[in-house]
Amino acid sequence: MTPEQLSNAVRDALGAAVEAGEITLPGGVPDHVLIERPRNPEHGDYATNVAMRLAKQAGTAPRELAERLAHRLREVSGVERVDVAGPGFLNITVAAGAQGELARSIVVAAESYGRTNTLAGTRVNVEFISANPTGPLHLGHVRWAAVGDAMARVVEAAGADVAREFYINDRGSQMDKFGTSIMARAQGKDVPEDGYHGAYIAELARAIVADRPEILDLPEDEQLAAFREEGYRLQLAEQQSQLDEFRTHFDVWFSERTLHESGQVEHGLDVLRKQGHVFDADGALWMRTTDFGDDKDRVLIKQDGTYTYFASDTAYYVNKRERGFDVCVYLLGADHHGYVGRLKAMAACAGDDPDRNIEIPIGQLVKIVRDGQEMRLSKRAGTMLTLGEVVEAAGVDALRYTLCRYPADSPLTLDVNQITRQTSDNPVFYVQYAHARLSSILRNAAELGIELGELQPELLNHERESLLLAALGEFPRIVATAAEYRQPHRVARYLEDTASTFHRFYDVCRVLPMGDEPAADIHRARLWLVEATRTVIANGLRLLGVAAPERM
RNA sequence: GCCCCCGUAGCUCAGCGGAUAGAGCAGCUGCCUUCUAAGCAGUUGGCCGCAGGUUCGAAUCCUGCCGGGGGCGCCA
Repeated sequence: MTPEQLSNAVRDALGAAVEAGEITLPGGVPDHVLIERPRNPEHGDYATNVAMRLAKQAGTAPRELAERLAHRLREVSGVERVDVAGPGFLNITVAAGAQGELARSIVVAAESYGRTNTLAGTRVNVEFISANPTGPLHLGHVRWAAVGDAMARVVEAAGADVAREFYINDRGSQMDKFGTSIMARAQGKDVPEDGYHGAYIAELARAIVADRPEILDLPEDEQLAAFREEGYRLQLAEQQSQLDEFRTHFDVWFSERTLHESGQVEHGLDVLRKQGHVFDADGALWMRTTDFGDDKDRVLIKQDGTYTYFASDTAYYVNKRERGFDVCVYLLGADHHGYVGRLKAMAACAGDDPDRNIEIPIGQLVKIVRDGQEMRLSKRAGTMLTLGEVVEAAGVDALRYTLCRYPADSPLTLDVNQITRQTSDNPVFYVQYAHARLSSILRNAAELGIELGELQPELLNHERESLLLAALGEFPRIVATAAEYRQPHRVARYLEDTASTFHRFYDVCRVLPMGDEPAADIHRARLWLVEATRTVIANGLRLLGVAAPERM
């Protein structure tokens, strides 16, 4: 019996009680009843607070209401016991047989266990990182690489149609500074004060000159453009290979330039004009974002006739919507939180619902500590720790997992020494170890010629088996919730809890026969449970983009 | 000046309207004569920043204050 089925049973019990005239619900029977797993095992396998929630509306004391539901629930097949407890909780214990069936459902569902359709029919665009192609990605970007990708995977698992998108900021003055810096290096001159000073600039210059020695003979302006474009090409390829190594794959790499070249900026402005929130003032073109709560209006076209960065943003948003995305998620760092108000207002100016069509989760920046000292990240000074360097030191799995197990809006301090140590300090090893252990049992079973065979679910009645089954049953709800709130860390925390529940089961419940003992039904039933557990851990790790090793 | 995020165990952090507030690490004590001890069991450790309010019930929601971090004033 899954929590979902139980939730429906409670709802049906409510409906039946209303029909029988035992209770009255002026607000009607709720569509969905919340079923939780109580912390305290004495409170049964599942609990619900419906009686307390509906007591006022029903005009009945919570405990009394609970009693009226309890006697109906006791008749439900698969429900073993129902207690009314505390202020009016319904504590429900599920029959071992009904609960054991869950192992079969999970094994049969295999890789699709955990998928739901709670977001089916929704097209979601998740944009993250979106760095300038003027340098390597560094640890400041890496959190979004891990969280953004995991968020996309989780939302996808809830049935949404998802695109991961990287907006390439390949236009504007930073690109010129980038070109100027490379050219200066190539010519053996000093990089301007406000240019890029990292060692990679010299490497780019060397690579470009080696590939095109004649570049240095070009007139200064052509040479600058050539260095800028060659540098752009190489640096973008470098970013893409960094992300590839980090197992973060984008569906769309969207160049800001193409917005301008294809006339989409003008088109975006047309859309806004039609909505009536654009006006001229002081020789500039403005968007009246204050109509929708922004603290001031925003310039689209400056007095000198050039577009602002915000004009690109607007056109890009309109473009995304025209490509059919219902929800546009922008994962931004706290250093960009000032954009939230104007982006939301911009969406409203475009005629959209800012509470539905655009979401802007703000991620707190990652603080990095090494040898007890905070490291400052400065692309220009060239002292940053690149994504590649961190991946090399910590490994993709440990890094991705560590970054994903905290909510994005929570400040995070990464101790470089700690994450590079690859010891059990990192919970990823705990979870992966559970998977390796599970795989090992299944491997040994295969060697012994023991097959799953026919499951006898009622044999899985040990307390630790029961707890494990209950934990496995939570998985789809956890994924759906993580997707709804765009919080993949919930999956990581769930995996840690479930790994712990498994280790405790393993400690007490022998799965395979000992010595010459013949394989019995209990061994096969536990093997089903082991395969179900392995499936859940593997599926959960996959949602985080972390490997599920069969051996460690 | 205005705005955002965060103050929970020694440390890093979960929990965000429910029943005795949790995990990992750090500390102490046990457990490998058969499936991976990267594990398990036990134990130590908390005015959930402070003060009010909302209700059956607040670490969780609201207001104010204190402390820490970050941003904003036709810049990309």
